[in-house]
Amino acid sequence: MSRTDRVVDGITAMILDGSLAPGDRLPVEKDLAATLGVSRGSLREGVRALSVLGVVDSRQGDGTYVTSLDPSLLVAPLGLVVELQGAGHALHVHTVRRMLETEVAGLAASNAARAGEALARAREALDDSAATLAARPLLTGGPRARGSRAAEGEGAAAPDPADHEALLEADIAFHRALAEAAANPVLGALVEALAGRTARHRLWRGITQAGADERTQDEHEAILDAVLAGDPERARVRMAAHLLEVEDFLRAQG
Amino acid sequence: MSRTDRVVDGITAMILDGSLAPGDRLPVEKDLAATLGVSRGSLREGVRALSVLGVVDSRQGDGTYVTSLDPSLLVAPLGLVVELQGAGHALHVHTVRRMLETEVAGLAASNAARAGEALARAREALDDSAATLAARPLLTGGPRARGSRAAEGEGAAAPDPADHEALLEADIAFHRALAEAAANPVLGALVEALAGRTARHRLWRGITQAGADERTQDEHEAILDAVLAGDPERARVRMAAHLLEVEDFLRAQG
DNA sequence: GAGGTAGATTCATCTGATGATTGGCTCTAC
DNA sequence: GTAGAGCCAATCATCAGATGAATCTACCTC
Repeated sequence: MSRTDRVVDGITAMILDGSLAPGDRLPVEKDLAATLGVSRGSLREGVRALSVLGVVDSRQGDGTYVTSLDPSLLVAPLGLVVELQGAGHALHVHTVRRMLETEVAGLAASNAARAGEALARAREALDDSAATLAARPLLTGGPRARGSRAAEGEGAAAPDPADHEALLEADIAFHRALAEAAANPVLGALVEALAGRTARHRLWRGITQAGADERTQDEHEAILDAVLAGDPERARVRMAAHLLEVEDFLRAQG
Repeated sequence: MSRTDRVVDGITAMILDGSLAPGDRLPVEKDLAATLGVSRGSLREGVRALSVLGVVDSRQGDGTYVTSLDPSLLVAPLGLVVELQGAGHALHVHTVRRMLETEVAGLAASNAARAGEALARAREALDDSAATLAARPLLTGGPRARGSRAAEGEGAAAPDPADHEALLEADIAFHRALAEAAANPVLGALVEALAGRTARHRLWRGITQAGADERTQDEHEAILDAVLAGDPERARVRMAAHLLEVEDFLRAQG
């Protein structure tokens, strides 16, 4: 076992046995290094590793403190490594995301009565994306027909990157608001990690089907309708269907 | 941004843009430190952090290499922080675990035809726990001298720690085999992280209901039956019911 | 050709020193 | 008495150099 491992294990052990609680300050580097029997350099490597994991937080001139240990903090580094997965396991990652988001939708619907604030944010997110879509020059004036996927070759002008960014932002806000309504911070943190910005960017870049953005908007609206109606079954099914579509694109691409 | 962050970002960027692939060797510390414009100490802090995250692996006398970046490696540190959650979010953690294990059971059933090997291991795990349970009443005079030294002062059904450990081991093996049969490594790694040894220990210690072990065995058997029969619906429902029972204990305790 | 040995390479760790930032104390002015 | 400015000590951040330990490589011996 390396010195650094000794440091990591030592500090986590102190947290587990209660001698260090969230918010507590760690001993100064010199003392802690002496306690653990390592040099200051090795101590810093271990502390830094725990810092990356979100367990402790070092502040220059002040000290090193145990974080709140909230799920959102501790799960965050998972987002980093999920991005490193690259295309190899993109389908597997998204499958798990779909499973969890489906449950998010169900829980959000069950909690609808107690989650008015979060659901109001979801409503706002959909209003924002609807406004973006309305302001955008449409390719076809007609209604968004399901059969439009046959017309993939139509001469669509390059979509405005700013619009694309706004839609992505609203999408993130929508799903995040639902996760909050589900009232399970571990679930929310995991979904956040699995559906990070980079991953979503990759997804949306890959989906070039005409009318895809409008279709997403419709599906979001349907999901929110079910959630607000307190109908978990419909919310689950609609969320699952929504994310399965994305998954189909991943599967088709390879 | 700290020097260490520069190191972490720099190395992850090299992996993302393809200049470093899984299995590749990083430049020697001195060179890499010069490239990133940091001292060797800061470089080591960053590399060590990535090492804890399972992204790189340093070998003394050899070099530092990018790992395979497999989900099981990268998700592993999540298990550490899940243990740090302690009792505060135990219920939330287990709820997510139940959601994922339910899907594991469903996928395993769907894949039953192609997962004979993994399901054979699940069968073995249940046979092991069945044998432990069958031998338990006869512990005192039995030929199993391995762990049966704690016979002093026994009068009632004081559970043998060795048996408890064996049952826990079989439980882990059973769920792990099902996860493998589900054929989604990301899903399997997450379940593994959420249901770590320590968490399971806590659970099993809390469940003191008479006959709980036998009941668990029966439920496991029912789950495996459904999986082997290729019946995802039954497998899902039975797994969900199984883990909901555990969850009820958590909810009752606080 | 097989096996072992010596050297070079690389990471692991320690020691010491300096800079940057923060928090708290003191002193002063009103 | 209180509010503000300025000084000082504590603490983390970073660097530099040196030594030890493990591994790999090349060469040498038989």
